[in-house]
Amino acid sequence: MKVTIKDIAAVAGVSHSTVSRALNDSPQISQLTKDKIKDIARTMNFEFNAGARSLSGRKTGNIAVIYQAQYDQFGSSLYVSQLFIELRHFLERMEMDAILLEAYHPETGASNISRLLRQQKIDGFLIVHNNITGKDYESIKRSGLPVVQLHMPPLYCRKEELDYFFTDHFMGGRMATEHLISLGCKRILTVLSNDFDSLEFKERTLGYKTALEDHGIKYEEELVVAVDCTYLRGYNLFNSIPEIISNVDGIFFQTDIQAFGFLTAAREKGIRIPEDLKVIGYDDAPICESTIPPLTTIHQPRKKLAELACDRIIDLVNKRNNESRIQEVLFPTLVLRESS
Amino acid sequence: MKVTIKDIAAVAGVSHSTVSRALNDSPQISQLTKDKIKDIARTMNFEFNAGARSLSGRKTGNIAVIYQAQYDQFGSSLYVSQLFIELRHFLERMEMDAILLEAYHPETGASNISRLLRQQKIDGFLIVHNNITGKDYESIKRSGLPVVQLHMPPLYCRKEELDYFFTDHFMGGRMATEHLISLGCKRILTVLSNDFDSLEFKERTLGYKTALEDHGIKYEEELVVAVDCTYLRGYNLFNSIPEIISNVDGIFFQTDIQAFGFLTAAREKGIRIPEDLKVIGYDDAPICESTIPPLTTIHQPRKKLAELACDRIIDLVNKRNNESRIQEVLFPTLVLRESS
DNA sequence: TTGTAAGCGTTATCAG
DNA sequence: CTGATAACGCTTACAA
Repeated sequence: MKVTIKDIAAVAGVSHSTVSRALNDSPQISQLTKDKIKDIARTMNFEFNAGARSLSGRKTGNIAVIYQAQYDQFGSSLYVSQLFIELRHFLERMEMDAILLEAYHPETGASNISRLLRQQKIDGFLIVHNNITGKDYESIKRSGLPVVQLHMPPLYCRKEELDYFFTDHFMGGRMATEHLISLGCKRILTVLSNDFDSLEFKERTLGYKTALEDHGIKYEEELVVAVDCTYLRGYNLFNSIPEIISNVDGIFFQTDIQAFGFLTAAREKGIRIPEDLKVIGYDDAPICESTIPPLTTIHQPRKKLAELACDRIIDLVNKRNNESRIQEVLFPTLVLRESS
Repeated sequence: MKVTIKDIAAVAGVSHSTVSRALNDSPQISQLTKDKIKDIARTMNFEFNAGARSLSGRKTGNIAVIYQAQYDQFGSSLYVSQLFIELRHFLERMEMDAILLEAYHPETGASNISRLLRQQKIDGFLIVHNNITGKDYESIKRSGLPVVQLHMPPLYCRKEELDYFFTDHFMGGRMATEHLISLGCKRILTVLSNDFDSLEFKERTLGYKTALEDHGIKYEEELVVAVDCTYLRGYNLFNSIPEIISNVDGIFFQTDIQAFGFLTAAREKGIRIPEDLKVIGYDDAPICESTIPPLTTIHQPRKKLAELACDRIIDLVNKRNNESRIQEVLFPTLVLRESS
């Protein structure tokens, strides 16, 4: 049933080691035999046995994608699930499989990272999770397996030690705010999410402040408001902070969904967007095209991020260019729609 | 660095086969030695080498979860991504890893199912995808690996041959409609999605018809409307089918997001929900609690589904109770909120 | 109840 | 350039 290199060797009239070498493109095999063997392998529908391959010291063909499941449907969670689709696409292109899992066992709290390491099930890690223990980073380093950190800096590992690809949340916050300023806004509210312990909102808020300063606009503490990352909280802003809302001419929402709720409420109140008040969101969720008016927002380059991360982890797995770390912070982009 | 059964054998003063047997709970090992060996294994932080284990004929510890990536954020896609979180949780509990992937290579179209089979990378399949070729089902059957089909019946395999767990979309549609009828609705519109080729909307619509018939309400073709599964389409219903909307007293939306858009538009038009018009959705997406008013909907028992499917695939992998198929269709439940 | 030895499919070393 | 052969870590007859 299952075809092995021995079967191919029999058909080709060579030894199984020749087949192994040929299929692995060893330079010590003549092009002729290579072609012949590869041809036979193809017609016999051969694939390397993953277990055998990994046992004899080569690769498993699996990359662990460590992430943090969150049950919200917007914000980080939606973004991460979209990012994952991209990641898997790039890995698949290389015939690698993604083992997607959380860092810690939901009941025992045992580290899945350390388990995978000991089981030798994978060739490397893509980490989309900022809350991995220092101990786990240590284990990974000891194992010699490559890691690429994505999206956000780790809390318990010096980021200088890792290969990483992040997006620049500071710049995103700054761009969003500058965009509003460029449109003439003088008093800008920013609404962030209090759902996550992640640093991204801090960064975005810092960008907001910087943009204000750069344009000589006074920073006012009351113009930074943190609420749940939900539609309803955005919608209810008119009730929760009425006096603030009525005295600003621009709002930078740090998640699209909050902006979405707000837009709806504004329409009901007869506030014209963008004439009376300009609004910008963050993330470029699919819903942005659907809001009324369509939402100007900040797009994070997740496709690019996924591509870079996958290319990099595959290089590292294959020990190419692995003398030094590659660390890149990608800029987000402004997506102009009609709310600003 | 890596600890193997030989290392444990050395410490325990037994042979490595005894260690293997003990850790695999073989009945031919005395409890005493078992305990001793397990203890040593634990303190040495031992895990079986996955490659070796799979090579020598035992299991890989991997389950392939085959799904269909869709880029929409609601409807099937959101449901599936939430289902997947549940699946992974149950698998993780058994120390199994999930390899999540699409059925076919995005570029070459090659079957990932057949590749995984030939690579012998996995112990079984969870399929959340109704569009797998008959050829692939054939290959799986020949391989002897177990399959559990989830969520929806396969298009190219007789479902009688599979273990499966579905939710009853017919019943869901019927329940939703009966709920509206029980509240006094006489003319009920149903809005479905035209995004997918899936059968679920057909089923729901059938349930809708049956409920009408059961209560002596005439079925009218014009009261079944298919639009994109988006917020905006729901919102624009007042423009796209004004005369229909103004002549119904209840609407059964087959996706929550469409209902969501509609609720917003209704509020703007001054139509009171549920006084003037009763509305029910489908899926119980997180957003339902956030809409104004909160959306009555049909909840699909995805947690239960995930649990049953994982328990079953693990039984099958371990060759327990595998003489006959287990096939179950779970009922959805009505979630009462304020839109009806 | 336990140990010995063969074998799983691959890669790597060493000869030729 | 190619072929034997050992080795990877585990399971499993077969022996004791």
